Amino acid sequence: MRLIVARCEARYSGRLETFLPEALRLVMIKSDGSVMIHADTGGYKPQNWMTPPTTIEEIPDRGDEPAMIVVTKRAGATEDRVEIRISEVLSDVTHDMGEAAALERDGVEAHLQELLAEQPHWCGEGLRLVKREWFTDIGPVDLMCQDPDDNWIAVEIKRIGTIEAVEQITRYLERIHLEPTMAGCRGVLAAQSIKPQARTLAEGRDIACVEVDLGVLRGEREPDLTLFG
Amino acid sequence: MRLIVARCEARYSGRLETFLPEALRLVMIKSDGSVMIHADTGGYKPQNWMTPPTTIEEIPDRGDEPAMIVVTKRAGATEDRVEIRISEVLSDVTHDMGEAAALERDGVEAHLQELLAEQPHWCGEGLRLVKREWFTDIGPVDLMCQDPDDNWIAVEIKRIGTIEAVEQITRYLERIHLEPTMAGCRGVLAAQSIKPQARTLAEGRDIACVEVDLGVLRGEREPDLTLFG
DNA sequence: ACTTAGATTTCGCCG
DNA sequence: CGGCGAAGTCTAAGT
Repeated sequence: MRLIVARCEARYSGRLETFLPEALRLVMIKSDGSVMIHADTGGYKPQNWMTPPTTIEEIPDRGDEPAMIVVTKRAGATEDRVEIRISEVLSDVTHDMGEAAALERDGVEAHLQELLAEQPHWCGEGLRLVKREWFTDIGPVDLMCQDPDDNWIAVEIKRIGTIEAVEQITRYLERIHLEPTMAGCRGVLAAQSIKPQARTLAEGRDIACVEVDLGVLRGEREPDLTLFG
Repeated sequence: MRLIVARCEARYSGRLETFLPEALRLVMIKSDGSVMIHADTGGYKPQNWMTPPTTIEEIPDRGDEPAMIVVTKRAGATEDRVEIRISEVLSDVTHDMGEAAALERDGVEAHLQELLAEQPHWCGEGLRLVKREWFTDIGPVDLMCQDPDDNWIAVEIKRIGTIEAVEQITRYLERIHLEPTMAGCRGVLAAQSIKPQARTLAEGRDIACVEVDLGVLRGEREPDLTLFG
């Protein structure tokens, strides 16, 4: 990894055009070809960047100092390009970091889906799982279940239930209802939290909303019974 | 900006839980409180991070070397936390960068909307603009136009036309059609590029699709007439 | 403070 | 390689 602290300006052209006026910034060049230009504020996001695979060309102006770094990438029919014009280098160091281990994650939507597949009753009383990832021609329904009276229930699982999630399950239900044996299939949106507007839209379409708690699903926490107290 | 190249491991807990096994990485701490942990590969995205406003606590183990950096942030009811355990410091430098100028952008969706508002005929032959940001009770339609026969045309503008864009204009049209004088209002999706599936969905709903070119809208480029050649 | 919508979204999976 | 959906999305703007 190469870290250059320099006074520079930058131009990007590709999906749009941007210009970054001259200032002191960090230019980070990773060994995989990633290039990022960070200011000292603005958190998280670089002001300019290019993701691999890139071609990096360094054009010295005089001596051994870089005067310009040009990063390019073929992007379909067009070319993405970042030109970094460097007027003053305060620091330019390279570190060999070797391989870094990957991030281990816990608590994403996939986990929610696994837990609800094991305990579908949280999505509706007496529900039993028929199939995970039930395929329609426009994509898979997360859980397909049946209730004690053998009625079909399609469950869409999200970490956060938004209007988009309601639109998604609505599209699935449209397709499912074309199948005569499943014309009565109803929908459930299950999420850790459901936005008020999404809930309103869902209920207007007769789609049930269920908020589920990861801790409860894992048996680490008691269900909140205060509503019935 | 402080740049620490160190062998470290990191744990995040907040919206989910993650663990980053020990490896050589760059820890970047910006003056606004942003903290990022970058590996030498993986482009753009840090393996762990925290955006401002943060509280940063440095816990030395022995001497002046940092043994642990704890970054916390209040996030609603809960707390976000990143713990960086540092076993070896290869480099630890701080640069005063002052203020960096902001990025100037050109070619985002807003520009497309301005240009099409000035030249609505690109959205359909003979169209004239009646109102930008025509409000419905579920949000604003980008352009409301009329054709030479005074038929209403609602235009949704996107940089990239996706299925979601078609869903959006469909929702608007549902609302607009409730108004008796506009029951015949038709929809147009205008975008720099339109995904094939979005086009299919749109045409099935009688929503027209128009691909527009920024250069042409600005008069910098000739319209592509090869289709008619 | 909260919500909504755009983003050079990025990223990963699956066809 | 393109398409689609998730993301600790992030970020800026509006209310």
